[in-house]
Amino acid sequence: MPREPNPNFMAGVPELMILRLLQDREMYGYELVQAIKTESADVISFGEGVVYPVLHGLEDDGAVTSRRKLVDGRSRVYYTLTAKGERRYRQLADTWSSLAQAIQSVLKGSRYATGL
Amino acid sequence: MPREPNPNFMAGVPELMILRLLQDREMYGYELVQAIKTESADVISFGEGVVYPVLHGLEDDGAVTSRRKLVDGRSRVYYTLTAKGERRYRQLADTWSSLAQAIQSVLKGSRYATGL
DNA sequence: CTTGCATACCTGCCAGTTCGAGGTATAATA
DNA sequence: TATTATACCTCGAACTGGCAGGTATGCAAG
Repeated sequence: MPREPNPNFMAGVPELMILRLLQDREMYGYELVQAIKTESADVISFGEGVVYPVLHGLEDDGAVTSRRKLVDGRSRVYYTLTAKGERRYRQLADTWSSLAQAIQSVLKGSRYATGL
Repeated sequence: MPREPNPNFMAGVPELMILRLLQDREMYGYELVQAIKTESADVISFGEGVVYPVLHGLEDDGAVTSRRKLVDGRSRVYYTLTAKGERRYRQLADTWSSLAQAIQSVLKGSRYATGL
């Protein structure tokens, strides 16, 4: 039988975090790049080369919608989470949670406990 | 200025788990494949195509040593953690911990809290 | 005024990881 | 004798994420 794959392993974290941030309010790409950096206390930093393609992919899948807005003479593309995107977020969050716990359960017996 | 990279993002989890298991006792490849599956309650499953290359890489780097042992007429290659491997484990565990916490901190405000 | 920096968007290619599929061999079991 | 479980291994595909680069505007400093 074909081996059941891990959920593509730790991949999809950028997507997960972007969906999470869009849950609160509509945001634009450049803003997301900085928000991820800030909210993770500078531990995680996804470049624009990561964020924009994810955004476009999400839009193609109908997980977000976009609209162009002019703010202070600047053109921005704001993204809004759809119901589908909400479901997708839950699914990814579950996967992440499950995975993190599994890793934790293997790590926990360690002599070197990080106490996450 | 050159962007400071994430620790290669979530990569290195197989290595992390293998090092962790070798902390307790010497083990052989096939055993590790099953131990990861079992100890993670079947959530994570790395194929042999993942485990063996990691083991070889660790040996090349001096993080583990190997010795061939005959058990019940079966030839097995047992791997033992070295001091260098121990240090490497701590480093990876720290990275993982830091990363997981950072993700958690972004996720925690969510309406859909998984309560990891 | 023009140089530089921050904002804001985008794409393409490269490098690193993981996965699956395949290959070999022996021992035990049916 | 055939299949399953043990035990080792490697290759190439696929997918990520990362970086470098490219465009354009507004604002501030020189």
